[in-house]
Amino acid sequence: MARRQYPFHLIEPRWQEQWHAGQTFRAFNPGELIPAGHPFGIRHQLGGKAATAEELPPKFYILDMFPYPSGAGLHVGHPEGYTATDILARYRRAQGRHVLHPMGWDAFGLPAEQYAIKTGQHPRVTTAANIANFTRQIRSLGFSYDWSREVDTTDPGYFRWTQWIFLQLYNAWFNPATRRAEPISTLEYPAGCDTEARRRAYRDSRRLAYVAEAPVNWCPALGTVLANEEVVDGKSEVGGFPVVRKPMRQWMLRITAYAERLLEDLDRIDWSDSLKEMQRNWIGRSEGAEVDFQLEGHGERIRVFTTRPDTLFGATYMVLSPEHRLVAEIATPAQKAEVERYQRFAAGRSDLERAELSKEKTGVWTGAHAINPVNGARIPVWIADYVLASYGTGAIMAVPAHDERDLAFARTFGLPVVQVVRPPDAGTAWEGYCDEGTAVNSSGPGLVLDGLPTAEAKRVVTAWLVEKGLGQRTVNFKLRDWLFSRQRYWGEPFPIVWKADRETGARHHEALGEGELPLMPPELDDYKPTEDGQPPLARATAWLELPGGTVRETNTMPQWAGSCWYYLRYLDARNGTAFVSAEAERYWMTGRPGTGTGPAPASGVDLYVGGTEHAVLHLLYARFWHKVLFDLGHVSTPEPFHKLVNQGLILGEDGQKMSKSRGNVVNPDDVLREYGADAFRLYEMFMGPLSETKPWNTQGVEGVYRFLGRVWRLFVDDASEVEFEQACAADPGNAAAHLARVRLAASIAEGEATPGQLKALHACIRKVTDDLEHLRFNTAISAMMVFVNEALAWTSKPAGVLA
RNA sequence: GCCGCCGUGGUGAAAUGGCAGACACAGGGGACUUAAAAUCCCCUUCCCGCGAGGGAGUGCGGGUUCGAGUCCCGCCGGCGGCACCA
Repeated sequence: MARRQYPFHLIEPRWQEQWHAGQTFRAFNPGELIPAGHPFGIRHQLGGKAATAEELPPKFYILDMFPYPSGAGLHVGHPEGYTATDILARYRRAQGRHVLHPMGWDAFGLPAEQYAIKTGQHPRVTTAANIANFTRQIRSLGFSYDWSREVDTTDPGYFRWTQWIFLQLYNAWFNPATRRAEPISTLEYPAGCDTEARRRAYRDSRRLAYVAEAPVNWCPALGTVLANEEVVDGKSEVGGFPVVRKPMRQWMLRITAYAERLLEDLDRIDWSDSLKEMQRNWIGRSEGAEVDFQLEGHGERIRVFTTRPDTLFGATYMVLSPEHRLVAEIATPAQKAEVERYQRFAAGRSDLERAELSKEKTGVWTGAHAINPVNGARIPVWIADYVLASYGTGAIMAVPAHDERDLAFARTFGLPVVQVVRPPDAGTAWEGYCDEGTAVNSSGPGLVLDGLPTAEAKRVVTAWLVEKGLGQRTVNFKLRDWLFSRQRYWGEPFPIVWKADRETGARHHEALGEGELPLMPPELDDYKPTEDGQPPLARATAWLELPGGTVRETNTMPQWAGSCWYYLRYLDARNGTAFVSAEAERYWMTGRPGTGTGPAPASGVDLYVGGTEHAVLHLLYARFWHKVLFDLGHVSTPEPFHKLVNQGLILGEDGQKMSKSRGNVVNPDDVLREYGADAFRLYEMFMGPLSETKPWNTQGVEGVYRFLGRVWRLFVDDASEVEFEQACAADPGNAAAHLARVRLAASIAEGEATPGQLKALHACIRKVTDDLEHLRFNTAISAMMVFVNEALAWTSKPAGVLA
C-alpha cells in the first residue's frame, strides 16, 4: 500500500459518526417538531418549533434509485449516482433549500428466494444480512441521507401499503369519457346486467386490476410468468432462461388505459430525449383505420387494422393470425387439415424461434376469399404467424407493393403485387417497395385517390369508409396490459380471496378490507416453484384455506410493485395510518416558490438519478401507478419524477462490462480502504460526464487522491505533519489525539488578498457554481484543481481566500 | 431493418459558433535521496527542424459563415433501445 496522503482513515469515520448521531441531514415534515439544537432548525430559525408548510423553506427532493441488496454487496456503479445526488443535496442545502434525500431497499426479489431454495434459509434472514452489509457500505461513503426515512419493501409496515395501493387499482375502473380512473362504484351497468352475478362479471371485467386467461410468458427455469418488459429476445431478463408462451390465468393491470396519457405527459417532464423516445417506442402509438372486408359466401366480415388505408387498392390478399377466431370457420374442407397443421406449428414456436426466423415467412391459404371494399376485388385469405393475434385486430390486409413484410410473403408464395403509390423521386426505378408518395392505380366507383399525396389520400379514403359504414379512424398501441402476478414466495401476497358460490360452486375473487392489511405471507419450508405453475404459497394449506370454502390468492406481486411507489413512502415513512399524509405529500411533491436560491421547486421529485436499465420497466410502471393515485385523489401531481438523469455505466479496467466471470469487478470496500471515501467519490465524479459510459482506472483514483493530498498540504503545516506521522508511528493507539495537534500552515495568515488571488478564487467559484447547476461534476473538479495548483504557489495565502 | 445517442492526443476527457486538447492518467527528463517510495519542477497532438520556427490536425466527403470540433446535407464506424406492432 502506498503511503497515505492524508489521514482520511481518522477524519472520515469521525464525521460520519457525528452526522449519524446528530441526524444532521434529517428533513422535517410540516408539523413535525424540529429539535432545538438541530442544524436545520438553527439555520432557518425554526429550532424547537413544529413548522407549518408555509414556514418551512422551499423543498428540494433528490432521489436515488434504491438498490436491490444483493449478496454481492455494493457495486462501484451504485456510488456514481449516489455521489452525484449527494453533491447536489449538499449544494442545495447550502443554498437554503429544505432537501429531502432518502435511501432504502428494494428487497423482494428472486436471488434471495433462489438462495433459500438452495440452502433452506429463509429469505428474510439473507435479506436482513444483505441490508446490513449495504448499510455499512453506503454509510462508509459518507452520503448525507436522512436515515430516519429508510424504507424496506419487505417490511410489513411497507408492503401493507403496497397491498393497499393494489386495492385502489382493484377498486377502480378507467372511465374513457373522463379519461381518468374512478371508484368502481361509479361504474354504470349496461342493459342486461340484471343479476348480481352478471353485474359482478361486468365489474370484474372493468377493474384496473383484473384476472385474465391469456397466453403469457412462462419461464420454466424460474418457475414463474414474466411481464413483456422482462422478456428480452425470448429469454428472461433475469438469468437469460428460455421463455415460452402458455395460456394461464393471471392478474393483469390495465396500463393500456393510460397509454395516451403516459405518452402525452412525457412532454411535461425533464428527461433525456433518448429515454423519452424509449418510452414512446414502447407505448408505440400508431394512427390508422379499421376496415371491414366481407368474406365471400359467408356472413362474417374480417376487420383489419392498417396505418395505410390509402393503399387499400393495392391489397392483394389478407392474412389472419393463426389464433384468429374466424380461422376454423372459414377454412374450406380442402384446406382444413393443412390449416390445422399450421396452427399447431405456430403454437409450438417459441418467441425466440419466431424472432430468429423472422426473415423466413411461413403460412397457408385458408381456401377462403374476401372482397376488397374499394374495388370489389376477390382476394385470398391466408393465415401466417407474422401477423400477431395480440396487436390490432389480429388480421391484416396485405399490400405487398408498399410493405416489406407483405412483399416477402408475396414473393414466397407467388401472390400478386400491385403498385398504388408512386415515390416522389419518380426518376428512380421502383424496386417493389416504397413508403410515401402519390397515389396511382387507386380509383374505383365513387372513390378517386389518384394524384393525391399519401397524407391526403389517407384522409379521403377514411372519410369514404366511414360514410359507407366500412371502417373508422383508429389508434392502436403496442403497449400491453401489465402481467402482475408471479409464482414466487418472496413477494407481496395479493390481498385477495376466492369465494365459492353456494349454488354453482364457481369461484370469484373479492378484496380483503383495508383493516386486514398487511396480509403476511405464510411460513414455508419449501420455496421451490412447481413445474405446472402452481405458486409455492399453494402448499401452505393452513394459510390458504379459510372458512366456507374460501381460499386465498396464492400468486405474489412482482418486484416492481414495491419500487412503484417508494418515493412516496419516503415522504412519510413511519405513518401507520396512511401510505403518506396528505400534508407531507403536498409539501414535498408540489413546488412552492420561496426564499433560497436555485431553481423553482418542481412538481414531483426535483431530481431522480439512476441507471438506464429501468427505462421501460420501473419508470413506466411508477408513472402508471402515480397517475392512478392522482386520479383517485391520493397524490397531487400527475407525474412522479420531474427531472431524471441516467448515470452512465462504469466498465472494468479492460473496458468490458464488469462481471465476476471476467474477473474485472472493482470492489468499493477495497478502494475505500486504500484511498478513502473522498477520493473514491471524487474519482467517480472526475471520470467524465455523469451520463457517459466510462472505464474504471485505478491510476485515475490515485490522481484525485494526490489532489486531495495537495489540498491537505495546502492547509497543514509541514513540521506538524511530520510530528503527526512520527507520533502515530510511536503510539498508533492515539492517532486521533495526534491529529488534533496538527497546525495550520504558517503561510496561511490574515491579510489582504491580492487582485490576482481574488480573481483566481472567483473564477473558481463561478465555474463550480455553474457546473453544479448542470451536473457537470468533472469540470467543476478540474476548476478546483486549477485553483489549488495556483494557491500552492502563493507565498502568502490569505485565510479569507482559502476558507 | 427502424429509432436515439456518440465519434477530439497513447488513455479518461475539456472547449456560449471565436487561440482545439483545460484538468488528469500514462510516458519521458530533472531535483531531493546512499537508494527507493513519496514530493516538487520541466516536456509530452502529429510531421519537418539542432533551433528559432514551419506545416497538418477534432471519423470521411461536401455546404453555410469573416470564422465550424460545435450548425446543415450525404457517407463510414461505435454504443444503446426496439425488432414481423401492419
